[in-house]
Formats: sequence, C-alpha cells, structure tokens
Amino acid sequence: MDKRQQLIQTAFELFYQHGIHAVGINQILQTAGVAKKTLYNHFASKDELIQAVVDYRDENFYNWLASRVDQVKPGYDGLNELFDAVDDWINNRVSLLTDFYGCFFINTCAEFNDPHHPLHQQCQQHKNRVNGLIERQIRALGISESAIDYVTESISLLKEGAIVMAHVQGDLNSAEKAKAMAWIVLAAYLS
Amino acid sequence: MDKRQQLIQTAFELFYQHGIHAVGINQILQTAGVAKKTLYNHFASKDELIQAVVDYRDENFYNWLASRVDQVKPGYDGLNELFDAVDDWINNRVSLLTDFYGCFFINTCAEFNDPHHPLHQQCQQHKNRVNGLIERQIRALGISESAIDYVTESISLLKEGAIVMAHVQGDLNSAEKAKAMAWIVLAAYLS
DNA sequence: CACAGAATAGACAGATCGGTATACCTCTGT
DNA sequence: ACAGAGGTATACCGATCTGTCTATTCTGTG
Repeated sequence: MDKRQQLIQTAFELFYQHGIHAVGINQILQTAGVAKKTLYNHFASKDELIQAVVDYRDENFYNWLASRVDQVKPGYDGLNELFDAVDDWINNRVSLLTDFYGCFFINTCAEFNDPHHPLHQQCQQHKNRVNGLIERQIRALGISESAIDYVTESISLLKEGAIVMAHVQGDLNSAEKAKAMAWIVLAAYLS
Repeated sequence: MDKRQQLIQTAFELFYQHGIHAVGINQILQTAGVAKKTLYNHFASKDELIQAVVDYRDENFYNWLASRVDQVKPGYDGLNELFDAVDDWINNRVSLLTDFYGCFFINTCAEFNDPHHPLHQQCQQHKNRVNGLIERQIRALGISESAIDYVTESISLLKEGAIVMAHVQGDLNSAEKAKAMAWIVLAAYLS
C-alpha cells in the first residue's frame, strides 16, 4: 500500500465531508493510520497535501465523468449522459466518488475566495476541463462557432445550479430539472 | 454604537471573505475594536455568534432582494428584476452587500455539510425565503398550480448556477445568461 | 545475513484556538 | 452623589494547531 496515496485519499474524504480548515493534520494521520514523519516525508506542508488532494479529486472526478460521457455519441447523447451522471452522483449511486457533499471544488472556492489563490485557480482549472467536455458535445450539435462559448457556459451553469440545489436545498431531482431546461434552451438556440 | 451589532457586522465581513473556520475570535475582536469580555457578554459562544451572523445576512440580503423585486410588477417584471439584481450583486454594484465572494449561504453549507446541522438548516431556510419570492412571481405568470413548485425550483436553479459561475469561474455575465435561459424556459412552460 | 530506506510512536516547540477571570474605567438613572 | 451596568485591557487556562526531532522497528534487496 502506497502511504502517499493513502494520505491523499483519507485527507480528501475528511476535507470533503468537513471542509479543509476544519480538519487538522493529526486527524488525517489518525484516520489514515500513518505516522506524522511519513506525511512530512511526502509533503513539505499541509498546503502541499491540500494541493495534492485537489489534484487527486480533479483526476478522479474528471476521468469518471469523461468515461461516462464518452461512452455515448457526442452531442445530444453526450449531454444527456452528462446530466444523468450528475444525477447518479447526487443520489449516491456512484461509489467511486464517495457520498455526495456538493462539489468539492465549489466548496474549496468557498474557503479560498481570493481568485488569485493557488487553490482557487486549481478549482477553476478543473471546471475548465469539465467545460471542455461539455464544449465537445455542443460542437457536435452543429452550433455556430460564435455561439459555442456562450452555449457551453450556459450548460455549465445549469450543471452547477443542479449541484448546488442538491447540496444546499436537498433537491435530489435537480439534475433532472437541469436536463429538461438544457433541452429547451438548446432547441431555442438551434432554431 | 451598538457593540453587539458591530461584532456581528465585523464577523460577517471576515467570515464571508475567509470562511468561518478560518477566522478566529481574536481576529474579530481586534478588527471590531471590541473587548473579549464584551463579546461573551452578548454571545455564549462562537457558535452563537455565527448563528447571529447568518441571521444578520439573511435579513440584510433578503430585504434588499425583496425591495428590488417588489418595486416592479410581479411576474415577468419581477423575474427580470431578480436577475438584474443578482447581476448588480455579482458585479459589485450594491455597496450594501459588500464585495461579492459568492453566496454566503452556499459557502456556509460548504463548511457545514451535514443537512441536520443548525447552520446548514439556517441556510436552507434563507433559500426557502428567497424561493418564496420567486414563487410569487411564478404565480403571477398564471402557471398551473401543479407546476408552480417545479418551475420555481427551476428558476432558483438558474439563479444558483449564475452565482456559482461568477464566484468559481469568474464569469461576470452569468446572471445575464441565466436570465436569457429563464425566458426561454418559461416560454416553453407557458405554451 | 546485512544493510539501507522507509515506516513507526511519540515527545516536543511555538503559536493560536475558544473561553474565563481579574481589575479598572466610564457612563447613566434615580 | 452613588450604585450598577457594561465597557476596556490583559493575563491566564487547557486544548489544539502545524511542524520538528529522536529513537526504534519493519521490510525488501544484494
């Protein structure tokens, strides 16, 4: 067992559930069953561990989402699958992602508001990757080049709204609502 | 000057900017210029102060939003004003609300994920109040009774998405996008 | 077997945390 | 004028924080 990966995994679960500032090094060590020296052998500081945790979640989440979306035809099917995937995530049907506590990247930005903060920018980059996934679906629909960015960001907005509605308000059907709106909006933008 | 209010105001600004767990009692006291004994004369604990801060923001924000929406005709005009108000907020044109760092209630839920936590529920109640404001506009449109909740939550989802897109991705036009989608969606739901 | 690298437990440092206690000061109402 | 409420400043408490250090044990390879 890789101690470094074990630390990242444990830290992520605790950060995701309780927030980053609320979780101390010692709690991570005790939960992971790893000695303090080992942690500081792999990471120079808690900040470096946090960065590794965000990277880990970025990889994990993006790869899962991309594998879901890419297993169907780009375009309508891909967007359909996107919202279905989010629906599965919200309703805890994806064990790979652990229990749903909102979007880890949104939550992290809530704790590091400064847009220039490295962690905030890491979260932004994750969202950019996901937006790239969405953009490929939009392109496949044959939307005019000049509208691609706008429509991509609109679909992204619907996805973010669904995540927040599920997390804050406990609306477990939010992804379905977002999907329904996506169809209506896209139909209008294509006409 | 009311010391209690002064503490709540200062605590809010620090919590909103840096997150709740990241801000200590002493930092609040120093910034507010208030003695520690005074704080514990007004509040039994930091937790009680936090609750008062959430209440304060709830009142402040809801009253502002309601006054904006209620100054126009309920229905289309009200919804239009809703998204315009969010747009003003996001773009720091509302000094009453202090600089934009996302939604304080979403951010607070990100630090207190447990839906049973008092703070999480306080945030939920704030969102419910805002949803009531939206619902009044939806009703004025003459949407069938059975669809009112669904449509209200859909508009709420658009609003939440806009806030998150602005905060995390720095998309300052997100409220305009949400408004455009709202019109398209409502036109479809009314046909 | 021997040895190097990496893990362990845990003491320790210095700072900060939430919260309490003490002593003094300054208003205000009767 | 004087009592009492509520403010200030600051020392202090025990706990916890990140991070360092020492000393010991485990483990894999030549």
